[in-house]
Amino acid sequence: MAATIQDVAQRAGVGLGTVSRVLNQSPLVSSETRARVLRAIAELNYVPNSTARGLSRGRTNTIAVIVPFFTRPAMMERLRGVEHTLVPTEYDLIVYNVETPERRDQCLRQVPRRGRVDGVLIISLPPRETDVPHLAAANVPIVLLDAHHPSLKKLNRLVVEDIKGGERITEFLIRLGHRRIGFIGDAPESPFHFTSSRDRLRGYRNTLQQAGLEYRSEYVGLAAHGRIQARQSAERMLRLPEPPTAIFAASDTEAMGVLDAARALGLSVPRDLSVVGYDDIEVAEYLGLTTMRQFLYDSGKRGVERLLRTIENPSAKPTCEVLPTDLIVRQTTAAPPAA
Amino acid sequence: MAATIQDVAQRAGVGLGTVSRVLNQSPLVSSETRARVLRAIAELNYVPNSTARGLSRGRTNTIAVIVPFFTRPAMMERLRGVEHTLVPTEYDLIVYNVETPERRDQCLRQVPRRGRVDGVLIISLPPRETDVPHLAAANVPIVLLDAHHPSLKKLNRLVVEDIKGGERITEFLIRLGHRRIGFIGDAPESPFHFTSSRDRLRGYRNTLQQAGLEYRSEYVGLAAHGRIQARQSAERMLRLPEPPTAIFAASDTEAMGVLDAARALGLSVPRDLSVVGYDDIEVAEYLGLTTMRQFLYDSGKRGVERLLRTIENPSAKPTCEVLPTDLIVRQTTAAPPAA
DNA sequence: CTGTTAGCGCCTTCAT
DNA sequence: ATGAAGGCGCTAACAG
Repeated sequence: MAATIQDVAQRAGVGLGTVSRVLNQSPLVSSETRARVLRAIAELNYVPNSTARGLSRGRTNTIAVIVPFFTRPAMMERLRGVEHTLVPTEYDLIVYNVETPERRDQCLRQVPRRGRVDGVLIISLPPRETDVPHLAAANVPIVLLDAHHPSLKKLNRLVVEDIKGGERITEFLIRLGHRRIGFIGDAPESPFHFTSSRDRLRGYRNTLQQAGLEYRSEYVGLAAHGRIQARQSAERMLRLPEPPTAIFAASDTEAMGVLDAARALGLSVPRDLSVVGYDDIEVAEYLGLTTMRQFLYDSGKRGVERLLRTIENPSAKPTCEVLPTDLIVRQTTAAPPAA
Repeated sequence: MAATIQDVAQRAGVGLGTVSRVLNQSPLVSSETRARVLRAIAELNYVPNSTARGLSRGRTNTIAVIVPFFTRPAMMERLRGVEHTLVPTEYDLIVYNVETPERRDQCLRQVPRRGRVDGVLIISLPPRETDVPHLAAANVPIVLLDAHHPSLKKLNRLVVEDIKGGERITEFLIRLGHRRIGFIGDAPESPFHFTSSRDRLRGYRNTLQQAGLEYRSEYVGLAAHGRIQARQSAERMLRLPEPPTAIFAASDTEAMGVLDAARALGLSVPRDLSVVGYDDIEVAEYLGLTTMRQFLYDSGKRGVERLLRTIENPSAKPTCEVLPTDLIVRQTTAAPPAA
């Protein structure tokens, strides 16, 4: 069996309270006693049991992140930000990956309430009406990253301005001279109610309207999220009698599908077709993809920072931070062909 | 404050032992009492505190995975396998990502001994001599996946046959008719002592020798792991007066760099250059890359399965499983140009 | 079947 | 500065 604090105390010839004090850097121990205790600890190869410590202190030194499809590049980059920020702290990270609606519900309801973690970071999973009471009743801090709900104003939130981002991209393409602009994004039927693709589409529509450009449903391709699906949508769109001269994809992954489609159809980018993505995941720079940078790594980092701060100061009033975005113009966009 | 088992007991008018029995599906509760308890639980919105439960039962229902550079595609796919396998179980997953030697040492030494997790899966991090006593003294099961050490035969291991894999790829290229074969892999100076690239290179050398082909150091490009670095190595190699007609990359990521280099130099693949990768990460199929499939997802899955089995039956004797590989021939390999 | 009690390992007063 | 004792919330063994 592993040594306990008792064993250490005995071996050092002190009370177990003293060992605890040494463990917790209390100044109330003579340096002589401390040395003796430390020696006993070393000799016994003692490591404190963190479960017991957690129970006693009422903290677990663990935080949870609930994230959908954590293998997707954008999620990974956020996770990286989360993980890196946690390394220099005392906190361990439990990852709850969500790929089904059941798992989503279970995580959202139970994780914040099991006393298992000191705080929860929820990424890109908008709480549903029925989750609200559970989240509101949580006894640990919660931070919502890229996920909001009107009745949860009491939670810390980091919001992504997707509508505005969609508008800016569309404006950018119009300014380049494009009039026939396609949009490729996620099907809205997802049971997770992701908002990003939907909101970027809204921005697209807003700007079209403002610019007096017709909204054409054949220029909008919505399918399951993925490079392959995006490629298919794009091929269909590009085979239209009057194809778009630019395509705005709701994510870089989907933009890659569009690039694939262009290549398959022998279209040169950006000469024949302009392509814009969203997120600025790692490969985007490598591919020279024009895209809306989201500072994904930073958003994860800020999310945990906010969480840790709230854990340390639970009474602080909730904040709502708007995450920055930045249009990165690279080599996949240009004026439309002379026609 | 959150409700405790006491509150539930009181509200249901029973002893707390009974509540515990209900919680733990004990059959020794009358269905009537059970119903009353369940109602009290629902009314109080009670969720058991898992720290307390863990302390009492001596298990945490958590497993740890220690993995280097978890954002790399191959690691991600293993992690997916791990995560998916854990979902239907009661176990939560703590991820320890390793990106520095210090972190590596700290994780390898402490994680298995803090009573924080019920088992540890170590991926691709070969223990060093100084880690051995710590791992051997662990009080929880440990599974080594793609990481071995001669003195740790008492641990469960899943091994990847990298040398043989390197041999098979090289044989395959020779059989296609190639005589000038390059190798692109990781620099051996990594402080993590990763073995995969090194062993694949060994396999490459073995086969060259057996085939009576000269080993040419200018045909071996080792650099920091990454697509960009691989691309640079490949460009250098392909600009040689007598360039290789085939390149074997130690990973698919590096193979992608080789493909980039070929495109940049105007070489057609596989007409002018054959390229083989290793791992069969998700994009490999999409790119039509010939590669050595590693069943990454499965390896993660098997790793946890072995771990869970050992947790449930600690006395079972350690196993050593050899993971399968499979050469997947796609569209980046062909006979060399007629010369 | 059910209530009671003794820990699980540690932290934190409270005396001393 | 230090030892002793109570308690964190739960499980499991023990009476009944």
